[in-house]
Amino acid sequence: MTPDETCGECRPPSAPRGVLGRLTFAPQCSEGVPAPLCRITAELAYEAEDCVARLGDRRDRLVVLQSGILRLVRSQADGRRYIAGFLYPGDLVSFGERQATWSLDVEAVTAANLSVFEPCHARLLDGRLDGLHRWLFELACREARRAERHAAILAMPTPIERLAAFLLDLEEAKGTVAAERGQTARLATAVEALEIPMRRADIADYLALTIETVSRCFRRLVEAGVIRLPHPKRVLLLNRSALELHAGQLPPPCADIA
Amino acid sequence: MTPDETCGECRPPSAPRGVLGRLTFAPQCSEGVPAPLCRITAELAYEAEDCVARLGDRRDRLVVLQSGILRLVRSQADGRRYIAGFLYPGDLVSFGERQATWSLDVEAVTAANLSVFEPCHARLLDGRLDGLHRWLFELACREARRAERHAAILAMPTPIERLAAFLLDLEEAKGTVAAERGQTARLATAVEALEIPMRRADIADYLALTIETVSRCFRRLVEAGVIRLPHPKRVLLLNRSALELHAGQLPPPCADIA
DNA sequence: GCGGATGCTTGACCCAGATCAAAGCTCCGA
DNA sequence: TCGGAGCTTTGATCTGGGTCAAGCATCCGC
Repeated sequence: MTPDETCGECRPPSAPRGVLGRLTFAPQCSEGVPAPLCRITAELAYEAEDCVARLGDRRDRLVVLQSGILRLVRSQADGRRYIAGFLYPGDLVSFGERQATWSLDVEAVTAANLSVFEPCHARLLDGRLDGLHRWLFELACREARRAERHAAILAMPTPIERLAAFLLDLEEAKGTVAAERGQTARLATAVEALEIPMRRADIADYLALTIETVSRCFRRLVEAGVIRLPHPKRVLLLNRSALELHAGQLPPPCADIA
Repeated sequence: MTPDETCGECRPPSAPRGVLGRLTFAPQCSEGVPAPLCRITAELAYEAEDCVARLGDRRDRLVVLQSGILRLVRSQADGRRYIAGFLYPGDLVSFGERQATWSLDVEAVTAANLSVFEPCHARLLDGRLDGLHRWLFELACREARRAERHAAILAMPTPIERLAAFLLDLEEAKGTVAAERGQTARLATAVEALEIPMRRADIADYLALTIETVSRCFRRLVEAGVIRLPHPKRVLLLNRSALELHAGQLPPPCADIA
């Protein structure tokens, strides 16, 4: 199917086009919605405060918010709540990635209507996206995840949590690189010094703290026996689970796109 | 070109593959890098603290970070600095979108090497991505922008700034919807009540504040004559430029992906 | 090895935002 | 119209992180 085709089951183009129009189409497809997306399998209506999707639910369908407002909620173990964002009419609720699941709850702020474009997208992603296109798409998704995780770190109320999350990210970045180079991926048993390549000012500006607070938090983690700091630019993660406990409110490093 | 093709100018596959391997390829292309990406036009080397790109520079090439660490820096008018993220080996520095420019500065934290895959990608995005693929790609980019903007809001030090940014976002979301429905897009001259559909608790959890602080900030904005609050769920933006001044540290709503 | 520059740490103080508590609205059903 | 539940606002207090200032490592050139 090319963008110009229309499928037999299309709804009148005016209905979905108005909302999809929030997205900036390239000239050649601004005339109408891509054909596969005209095929609306279902329209869902929710009342205010309804739950649209829960953590763990499948999100393998392409879903567009037609009207109303949704919120993306991450409920935390200690009862705290973090709202990753609001969705407004025209926003995409779900990409339709195969085997994806929700990493947070989706709730209706107001009454809302959703359109579900069911089978097309999964087929498209698998069958029509070749390696390069898929690669580009995944890159964009990865950027989204990076930014989402940064937002989650910044939403943490205490500087210790933010620093702990940062250290775990640093370790993960290093681990990925090491694994690629074919180095033996040693596990937590062997505690290895982790290099901190950036200055305190960089860390502070990333975590929205001051360098003094960053420094004090390093000390507090040392005093708690969670890390060792043999040198300002080298850290040993002695107690990884304690660090993860501090950073526990984080979404997983490869969480779904919110 | 299909992913299986190799172009004549390819480097030995081992060199780029190691780094590109951080990305999760689909099975059919995990055997090697997509052919267009084998064609390395340039390799750039930077020293620590070097500037890799400045705000406004073109970013229309596909660039991968091969080694070293970069930081994405947004320098603000008042001298404050906000780091939107760090890039580690294997990360993509630039997507190669046509006519894109940097919305922040990119600096080397450590010595770094970059590979530039020049002409292929722009051609691909324009010529090979049909409407649907482009649409999906743009959706993913939009998610990234949303999350990046959220992170920037959360990085603001004062609650007033965050609330101001939130109100502007709310207005923009409403404006977009109104424009779509074909309503006359009235400008700032006519001050119209903006509905606040979510509760204070939702706003608080989105801005990482308490409901009390959100409430107090509303009052402060009212006392400063910036807004009117005829009703808890309705706001009038009396002085839009003052609001923008408060939220001035924000990246533009449609900023490039960091 | 010395000395200066830079960046890191520590201390003292202060204020902004969290917390706790209570009073006011708004909405909705009776 | 009344009453009550839920949400919002306001007040009083306290704590933690920002700010300012000084001392302390580390690095690097000489």
